[in-house]
Amino acid sequence: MSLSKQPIKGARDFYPEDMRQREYIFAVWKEVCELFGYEAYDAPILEPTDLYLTKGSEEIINEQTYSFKDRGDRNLTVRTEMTPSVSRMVAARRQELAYPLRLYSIPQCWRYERMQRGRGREFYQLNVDLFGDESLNAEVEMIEISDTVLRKFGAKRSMYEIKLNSRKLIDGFLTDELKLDKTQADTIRRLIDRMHKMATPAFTAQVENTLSPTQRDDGALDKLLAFLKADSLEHLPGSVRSHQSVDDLKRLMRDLEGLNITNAVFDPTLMRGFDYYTDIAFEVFDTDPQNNRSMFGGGRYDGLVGAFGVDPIPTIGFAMGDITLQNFLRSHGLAKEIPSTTDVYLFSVGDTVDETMGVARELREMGVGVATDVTDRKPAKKIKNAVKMGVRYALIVGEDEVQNRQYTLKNLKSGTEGKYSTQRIVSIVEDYRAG
RNA sequence: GUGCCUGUAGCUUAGUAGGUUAAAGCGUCGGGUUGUGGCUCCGAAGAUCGAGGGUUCAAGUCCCUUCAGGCACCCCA
Repeated sequence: MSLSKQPIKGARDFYPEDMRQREYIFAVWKEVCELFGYEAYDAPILEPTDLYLTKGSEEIINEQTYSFKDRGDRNLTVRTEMTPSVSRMVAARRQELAYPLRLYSIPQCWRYERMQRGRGREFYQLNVDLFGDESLNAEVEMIEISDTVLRKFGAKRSMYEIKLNSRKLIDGFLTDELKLDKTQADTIRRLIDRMHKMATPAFTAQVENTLSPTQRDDGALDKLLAFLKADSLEHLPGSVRSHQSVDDLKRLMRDLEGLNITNAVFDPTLMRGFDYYTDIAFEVFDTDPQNNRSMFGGGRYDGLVGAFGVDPIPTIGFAMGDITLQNFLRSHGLAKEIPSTTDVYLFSVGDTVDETMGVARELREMGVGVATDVTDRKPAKKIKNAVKMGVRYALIVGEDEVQNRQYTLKNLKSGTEGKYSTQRIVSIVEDYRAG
């Protein structure tokens, strides 16, 4: 029995061409975050299991994480997300950090899930968090960053839609208006989350089931349906239209419009897992009918830092996974060929091995990335190889070149070639890199 | 975790009602062209038919199990 050549279930190998895609995505993420003044941080990939238990949901820990006991008998869990870790870090230095605090990270996370398209067990995720700004400006900033990232990848605003909702609004409606208790509210919220997947009668039946007779007589179902039907803030029932959250959402949308972010819509059915979200949440959807799914989202979670026993800090953040993003880019034809990181494929022709290596060293000293090929293979093969690797230039060192110290540089994209000194080659490569 | 579908060379697939040496294209490698790729011609390598077990004189083809992938559910932190 030979060893398996496959990576473990749900995990990916990154060969150079995959790695280039990944590096490209990370580079865009990093660039945008840094444009907005966010700074990079990192945390261990292993955390105490307790860190994830604080949010409740024991089944998630048991069934959907990689958890184990280490040799010191500690219960550890491979991180499934970054938010608990960054909250822990901020809580630990609560007093000394400078606020508003802007942090980003691109961690690899692991979730023990059943495989499906766009959902593996291992993924990278951009995490962007803003601590210490309770104003709506923070919401605007989060969404503006999300929008900027997508547009840096070449996306048009028609390719995605930003759905907005407020947990405060929903909760206020469910408890004040419908008079539901907490358990009922949780159940209803979960139902709303799934309502697009259910037939309407099934949905209403289950809602009715949750309601008490008094609530039913009170017309709670109809009120709920009227609420959920609202496709804009103006269409909300009059009774909730004066809620503070409605004003917040209105202002948020007005601000976004001011930034030309016109693809943001209010959606009262948007729920987003919702365990630690406390107020406004948003989620970005792919508008392509082939891939019409949620790509990523975020929201305000003011309670998490305080869970570590320090004074709470208002916090908002979002996270974007690399797999869903790649699906989005592909479905809209935005995926790019990324050229090799090697500038020059340098090869010998004839008995010029020493000279070839010498030229390579000379170029490297001047900052050019050089891969050498001094095998006996035919020049045709060497060029083919360079093309396959995605290298832009082939550089040929044969007898003639050695004599004149002028080497044949071939642009593999255009097919043109000429003989140049190493100095000249460096500047040609630099020009190409510059764009 | 539940249900359904899929699994043949690196890739895409063909394989007759189960019958001897499993086929093709692309790709790979070599050669025509010993200093030049994306064209063309010739040739070669490459598959214990995902794996394990069973039925049968005989299984890629039927049955069971298992692994992997896809879809729906669950979940989506």
